[in-house]
Formats: sequence, structure tokens, C-alpha cells
Amino acid sequence: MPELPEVTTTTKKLNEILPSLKIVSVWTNYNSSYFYGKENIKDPKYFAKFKKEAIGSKIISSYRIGKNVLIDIQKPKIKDKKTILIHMKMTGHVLYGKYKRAEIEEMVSGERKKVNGWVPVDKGPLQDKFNQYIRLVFELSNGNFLVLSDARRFAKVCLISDRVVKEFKDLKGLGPDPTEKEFNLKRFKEILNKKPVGKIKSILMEQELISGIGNIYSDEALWMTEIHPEEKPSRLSSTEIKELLKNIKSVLKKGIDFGGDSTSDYRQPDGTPGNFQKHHKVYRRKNEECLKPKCSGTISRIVVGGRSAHFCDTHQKLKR
DNA sequence: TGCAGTGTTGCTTC
DNA sequence: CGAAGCAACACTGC
Repeated sequence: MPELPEVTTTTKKLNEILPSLKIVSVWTNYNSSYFYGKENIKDPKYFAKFKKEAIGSKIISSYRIGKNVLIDIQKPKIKDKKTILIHMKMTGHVLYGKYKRAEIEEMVSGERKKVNGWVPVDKGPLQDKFNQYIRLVFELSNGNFLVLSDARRFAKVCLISDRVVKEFKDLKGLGPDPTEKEFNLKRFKEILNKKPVGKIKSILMEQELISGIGNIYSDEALWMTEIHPEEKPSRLSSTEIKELLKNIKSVLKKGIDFGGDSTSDYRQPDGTPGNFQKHHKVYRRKNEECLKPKCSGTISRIVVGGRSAHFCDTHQKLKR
């Protein structure tokens, strides 16, 4: 589900809601997949520690690093803060709403298959779908709940107690953030120089090189720049690299401005879908006509680095 | 019925 | 040894 704009949308909303609320209690029904200790090893016993740290803590703020949701928390009278890291992977949803406490408690303990939660915007079957896959629940001091719904159980939750969050294993290896001012042409060229003969789409999505870009936004940025997804960086002109950088930044901004992409099932914390999917030029438009003005091409789909890549067969040609 | 899917990891093969 | 390929994770929707 989430790439940089979706995660940004989520953390921005969380940051409007959560700061100064306290975590009253925490439940999970999927210990073994979610809690990682300092060594970053999956182990159900870490949930006990996670719970102990979380309960009684006040939420300070929420922000994004790469595709990770970070939530800083702090216990009263304790100087050091801790940080909750949530990676939503494919089907994770961080949602905030009203639930009946008894129902959600029963559900998470496995006594109930689903709850009638409050994810207000979706009136259709998706609402049930989200509530059916709630894996982790934070009860908050205002009586509302912050929950992680995750059908495929790929999501990851960690508690970071290190003072320097960026030194945490999952975050340390991430490449620079393309929305930062410091991510300039010089920096971008240095990155591309590391992989002169790689496939440009795969490079854009490699989190160790650049953090935050995934399948949707890489397709869109390459379409805008008229570059084939399998093109080698060594064949790109200086002008193309400059344009590509500009388009990456603008398409990510557009994704954020539209509240994320709900092609699949991304939802903002209050259940609202994003709108970027209404503005795709290529992603998931296989066999449809190219939307570039005056281009009469058709959108093709191929597999690049194990992922689907969409491009126009006419204005995104491989250089020979 | 079958296959593709917004992400990442870890193992295998070249 | 590094890079690339591929299955796995678990489930939905077309």
C-alpha cells in the first residue's frame, strides 16, 4: 500500500490528532509477527516489553522516515523518549477512531471475528474488511483508539529505545529522502553513478539508494520524463537526469497534495481514501491510451525487478 | 480458477 | 564476491 506520500499523509494526520494523548492500554493478537527487540529478531516475548513501555506514555509526535511511520512517546518524569516504528508493508492501515472497548478487546483476544468500528468514510464492505484485520490496538486517554489493521500480516512494529532513532537498524540503511532540499542534482547523480548499468526503475525503488519511492510513483515519474523503466543510468543525458529529479519531486508532492493513492486500499487514519489514483498517467493503465498530449501510444506492462512496470510504448523507448 | 498486488527479506543462482 | 532472480509472507479482488 504505502509509499512516501501515503506514509506522509498518515503521519501528518496522526500528528494533528495524537500529540499530548496518553496510551492507556495496548492489545495485540499477533505477537509473533509484530514485535522486534533491539536485535531486530521476531520474538513474541518482546510484546511484553513493548506494552510496558507504551502504557502510561504520552504521545509526543508522529513523523515519517522512508516508508516508516514513527511515533515518539515519553513516560512521565523520564527524560528519554522512546519511538514506536510501524512499517505498513502491503496491507497495513494505521487508523484512528471510536470503537466499543469491550468489542475490540474481545476481538483482539480472538473471541470475536470482527467489530463494528468507526472508520467513518467507507460505508461499503471495506469498512468491515479493515475492522476484521485489526492486529494491534492502542487505547488512548480521550477514549478513542489507534489501531493497526493488516490483512496480510506483513506489517512490522518495533520499539526503538536508542536515543538516536536514525541509528536503528531499519532506518540506518535508508538512502536520502527525495523530498528534502538536500536531495539535489549533485546527490541524485552520485546515486545514479553507483548503478550505471542497473535498471532505472529498480534503482528508484531501492530504499538503500533513495528512500520512499515505490511502484506507483516510479512509474509515474518515468512516464513524465519519457524514460523506459529498464533504461540504464549511463545512457541518460544530463538533461534527462535533471528532469527526472524534478519529476520525482513533483509527483511525490502531488501524491501528498491529493492525500495519497488509494488504487489498492490505502486509507488515511480517519478512513478517508486518498485521491492520487484519479490522476495516474500510467500506473495500472495497461492497454489504455497514453495521456501525454499528442502522443498516440498505448500503455504496456512488463515485469522489472519482479515488479510490474507500466510505460508508454511510444514516448518511453529504450535507447539502443 | 488463477493470477496479480502498494513492500521487504533472505536464500539461491549466475 | 556482488548482482540478480525468485519465493515467501497471507489474503483479496478481478
